Amino acid sequence: MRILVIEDDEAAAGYLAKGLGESGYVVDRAATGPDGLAMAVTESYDLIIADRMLPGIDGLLVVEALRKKGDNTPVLFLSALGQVDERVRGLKAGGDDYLVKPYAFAELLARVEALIRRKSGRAEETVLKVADLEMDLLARRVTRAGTEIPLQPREFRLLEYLMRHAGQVVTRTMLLEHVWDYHFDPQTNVIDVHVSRLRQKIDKTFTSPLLHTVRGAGYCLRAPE
Amino acid sequence: MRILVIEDDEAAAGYLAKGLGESGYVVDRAATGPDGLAMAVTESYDLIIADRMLPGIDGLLVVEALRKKGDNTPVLFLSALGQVDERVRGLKAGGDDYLVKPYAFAELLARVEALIRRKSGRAEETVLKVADLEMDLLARRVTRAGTEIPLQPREFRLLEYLMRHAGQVVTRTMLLEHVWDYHFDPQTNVIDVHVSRLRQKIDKTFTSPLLHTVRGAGYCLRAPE
DNA sequence: CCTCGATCACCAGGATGCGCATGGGGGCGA
DNA sequence: TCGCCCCCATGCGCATCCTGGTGATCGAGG
Repeated sequence: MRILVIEDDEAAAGYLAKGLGESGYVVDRAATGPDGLAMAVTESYDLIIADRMLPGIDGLLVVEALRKKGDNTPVLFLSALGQVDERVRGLKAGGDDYLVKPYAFAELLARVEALIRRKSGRAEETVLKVADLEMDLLARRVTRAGTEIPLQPREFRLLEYLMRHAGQVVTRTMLLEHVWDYHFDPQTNVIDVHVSRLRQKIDKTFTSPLLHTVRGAGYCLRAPE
Repeated sequence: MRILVIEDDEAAAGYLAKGLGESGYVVDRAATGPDGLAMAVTESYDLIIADRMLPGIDGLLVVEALRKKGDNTPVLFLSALGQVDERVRGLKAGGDDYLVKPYAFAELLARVEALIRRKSGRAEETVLKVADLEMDLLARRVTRAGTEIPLQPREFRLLEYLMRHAGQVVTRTMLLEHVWDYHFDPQTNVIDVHVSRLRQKIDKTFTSPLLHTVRGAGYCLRAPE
């Protein structure tokens, strides 16, 4: 999988190249709009990541030129908060996406993978759902009955794992393996604490609890009958 | 379990249908790619077996079209093309497995079962059943005649062991070994107590008892005649 | 048929251990 | 440096499990 990064800021470009490289992508870099456009048309990329603000040119123009040539490579825009206008928003429908700086790298990676998968015709599961509890993996948002619930990163991972195994009992060992990446018993009550906190957020203010403890076994996220 | 076979060769398709039918699957057949695609989208199958070489169309295209519609039914490709890159192309296009002709039917059956198991939530051997009593090992839920029965951890282990040995007489020593992990005689009536409790829960409110005591030998969980 | 011994079922009290909540400290990024 | 998030430790409450005792049931032999 090849990715073209068009970004004038050396540090930002390096950061991207390093992170994406570690995730198994081959990354080419261009520092200016014209350079990027030239590389995009001569080489074949699976994805282009472009800054909005490039020396002397708007990143949007690069993409417009590309599209005129019949190139449909998906583009992910990076832009500062003030630069997000309607034109950029609209691109989302056309197979492209945008991300506001500053961003968490994990989120960028999620979107990159989503775009590449979408392009290659794969259906993407981006929203998990259990009863009235919903999790948007791309936006990293969780809502219950329509109201948003802010979660910490670890809480998010925990809930994601529980939702992916909804209806099943999830043991502590499973959680340690997949949420904490521990492959041993930490001999503490880390899990209890986070489950407790998560419960406060997703169950406390609602009538029917979704997160049940199965004594002697683990936990189970289940929709009420 | 329903399987769709997309295969133009009449003999090969018949061979598949016969073999799979004997293994308990319901098999539908399509002779061309378009036919197969139409059947796949209108009906719901647990697995699709597709030939790579179809009249006028590559089986790959059928799968790609299916995936674009958001259909994730697992697909097993059959092909005379044994090259590695062909295999990779098949898997990339959204196929889930690849089998090269000629093949042993036992191998095909093994792969079919693996794919179906994978799709159905990795639920392999998770439900034990004796008469109208059911135990879901993943969800840790027990139901009799549809109504849920809450069990304590030890009661759960006890019932699980009994259900795994349904119809056999289970001695006290066996229970101590496998349910309590005792390798000696505790000289108490722990077992009696728990069997009693379990009986209350699974037999008390029902007409025909399932858990019988075999005097001088042990216990036996058995469905009524 | 009756008696007696052995086995089994059930009940209730008590101790253990599990799970939950809260507050404080340490590490990491801003 | 500051703030945030994560982890750890303590104490509490309660469910769960075991223990001992008593009554019921079964089987065999007189």
